[in-house]
Amino acid sequence: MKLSSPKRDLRQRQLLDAALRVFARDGFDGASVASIADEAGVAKGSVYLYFDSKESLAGELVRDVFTHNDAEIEPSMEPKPLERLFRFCANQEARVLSLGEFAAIVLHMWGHAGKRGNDLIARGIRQVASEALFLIETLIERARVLGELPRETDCRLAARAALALCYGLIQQRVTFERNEGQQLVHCEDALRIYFRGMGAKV
Amino acid sequence: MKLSSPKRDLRQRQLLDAALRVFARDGFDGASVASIADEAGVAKGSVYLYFDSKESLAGELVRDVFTHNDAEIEPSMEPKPLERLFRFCANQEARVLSLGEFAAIVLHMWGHAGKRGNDLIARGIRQVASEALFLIETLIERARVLGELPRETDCRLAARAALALCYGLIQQRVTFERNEGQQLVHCEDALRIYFRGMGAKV
Amino acid sequence: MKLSSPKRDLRQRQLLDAALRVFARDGFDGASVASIADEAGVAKGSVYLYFDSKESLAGELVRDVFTHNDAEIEPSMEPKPLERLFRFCANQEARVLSLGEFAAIVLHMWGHAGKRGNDLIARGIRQVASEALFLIETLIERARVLGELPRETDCRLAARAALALCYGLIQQRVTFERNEGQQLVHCEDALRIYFRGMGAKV
Amino acid sequence: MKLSSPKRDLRQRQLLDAALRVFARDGFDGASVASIADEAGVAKGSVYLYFDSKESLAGELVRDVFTHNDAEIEPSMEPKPLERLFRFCANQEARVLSLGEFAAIVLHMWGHAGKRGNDLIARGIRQVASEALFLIETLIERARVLGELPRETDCRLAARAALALCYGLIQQRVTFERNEGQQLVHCEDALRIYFRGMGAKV
DNA sequence: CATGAATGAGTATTCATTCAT
DNA sequence: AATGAATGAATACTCATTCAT
Repeated sequence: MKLSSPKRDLRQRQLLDAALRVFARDGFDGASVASIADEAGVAKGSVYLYFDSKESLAGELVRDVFTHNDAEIEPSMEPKPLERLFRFCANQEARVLSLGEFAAIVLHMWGHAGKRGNDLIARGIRQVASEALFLIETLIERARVLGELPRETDCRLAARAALALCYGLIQQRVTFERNEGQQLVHCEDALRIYFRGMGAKV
Repeated sequence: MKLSSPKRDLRQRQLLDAALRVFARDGFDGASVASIADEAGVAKGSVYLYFDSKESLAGELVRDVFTHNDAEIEPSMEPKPLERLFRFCANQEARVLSLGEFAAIVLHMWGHAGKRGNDLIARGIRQVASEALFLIETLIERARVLGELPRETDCRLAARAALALCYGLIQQRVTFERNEGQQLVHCEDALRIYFRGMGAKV
Repeated sequence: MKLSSPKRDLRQRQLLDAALRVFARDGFDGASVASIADEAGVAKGSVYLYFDSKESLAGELVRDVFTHNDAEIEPSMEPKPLERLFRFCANQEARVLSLGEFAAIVLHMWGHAGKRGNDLIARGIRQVASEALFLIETLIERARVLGELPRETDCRLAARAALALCYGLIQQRVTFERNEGQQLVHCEDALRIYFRGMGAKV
Repeated sequence: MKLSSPKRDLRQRQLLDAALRVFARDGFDGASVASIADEAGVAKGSVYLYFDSKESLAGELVRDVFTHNDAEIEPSMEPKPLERLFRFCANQEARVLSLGEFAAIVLHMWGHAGKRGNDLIARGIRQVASEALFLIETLIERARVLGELPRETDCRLAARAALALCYGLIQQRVTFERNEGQQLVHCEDALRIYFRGMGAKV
């Protein structure tokens, strides 16, 4: 972890962007440091001026990809918690969509999260997912208290299902809709249907 | 691909089982042919008597993992298509659960599906998912025709959401519930809620 | 550390011999595994079939170079301990001389022994020297008891001086007499003079 | 080699001192230019303002370590040549001892002297040793002429043995007595014994 | 069939050296 | 003079694959 400066940060971003592209194309294991350096237009050795190792670079990238909307992760005291929830999930979806043809990186990340190994990638992605789950559960609990959901709602399970729907749709998009301009399921729409099924008026 | 014989098939199965364990533990890239051979109790070179390459072995494994209930994949003329759909998804879930501590393999597979490269793994997993999607859509269409779902239902989108829910829950399980004995969302329950939200009586 | 077999041992010897030549030429750090493999006429990767690492190979080599006369290291109950001592040192000298133009390896080894690092090379060489020192001291002590040396002789110091003379001459040989056919000091002659100076009749 | 000025010389000394410590710790190959610069408290690039290369720095260091008492190296017309010899060797010993925990550097140097390669280190150390040998031989020859040693003394061989004893003791010290407060053989004492063995009254 | 020794291309990482600031 | 970012060659080690036995 080296110190920062305007110039440093710029270079680091260059490298993270290049890494995003290369990791998305080749996967975390398939990508070589050389190819990332190439993609960024710097020499192989220069990568190590900005990151301690390939793994550390990948770890930073994970945070970078999922933390664009960290600011919103606070379960603010908003009067309509379910709307807040929909927005959060839509944001997650939008973030991935914004990666365009490089969205495949999230699948690689989730794949790594399954590794027994406790590398930076796996830990990072698991933490991101945990935080999302916690936020969603909190919001659902609030909705239940406000009477928007039945008393007997199991908030934890509901949160799991909601996140599953969100991530499942993202996964599907990446797996199938790379090229074709097919019609898409929007995360928000699906979630509304789901919560309607639970008894909410949304 | 070599021809088959009772003995061959046995050996192949041994290797596929070993590969499942090793790939689940180390990922497709992290696993070495040597470790698979070790796990199966055969010599390194012997792997190549049964599979053309590491990639081909992995490709076979993909089919093997997801096609245990291929027999059921026919959208038979069953009177209750939604129940059939729930059963299908529950089967997918059960299949993964049956892998126990090796379930992580499905995350690795999905991760690979994102690779630009058209390797056997990616193609295999995409095909499996396509088939599932097609079956689900067919069943939903039937349900719509039978009046179990509103006329205006967009069957394609509904199918996508359903599969997303199913796969998303599987992913979540693998990512989070490795150690903890937490309560689980059952795929079938979540789907019922979802379809209820769409107007079905389930 | 892999198991042995006649063929294995042969190959290992090939590699140790090649390593001796290359290490002698380039030093332990300057030598690359590739060059050793080349010298031995095998592929780079094959080195690792016989040794766990470059360091382990070097460690084996250290033992190999200095352990040719291990059989003699027992301070046998011989009636003339000082003669025994001279023979031991002459053997050490002869062993190094037998390395011919590759004798420089012992200087590299001694150099490594000075490294703070506790690698296999350093530990190996220090152990070898310790054993030699112990043997010499034992023999001198015996000589003192037999009256071949004055009562007040400090055996430990005498042993140190004897080994220093032996090793110092070896070092000198390697440093200077590589090419020229100069006249040489024989270890045994010098030791006789030294012990004569201590009061022995030798 | 750059020209000198008071400021330059100061910086150079700083760097040489730092290099001594780092080389002693890590060996010539194990030490990086960066670590030397760090140790000296200057930037990596600055090293090259004072030395042409890492090798050249190391070469300078060799001279620096062994030439502290160059002033005394003149075989002056002293009446007691053997005492002069003892003093010279004791000085060599003292110089190394004065390096304290960094004395290991001399082993690294001697190690390098064995390299086939004719780098500055090897040449430097060989030259230093040659000069010492020449001085010692001259003194012994004088002693023989003065009747302090038998007529038939082979001065060249005697000189070799003397230097071997001196260097051998230094090597032993570094190899063994790093931690332990063991009793030490003093070079001068050992030399007296040796020359006594040759027939001198010392 | 089965083995495992042999191969050599491929990978992450280090480091001496240069040079623009 | 002094810096430290940038370079790219070099290196230890891994591993899929082949093939002689």
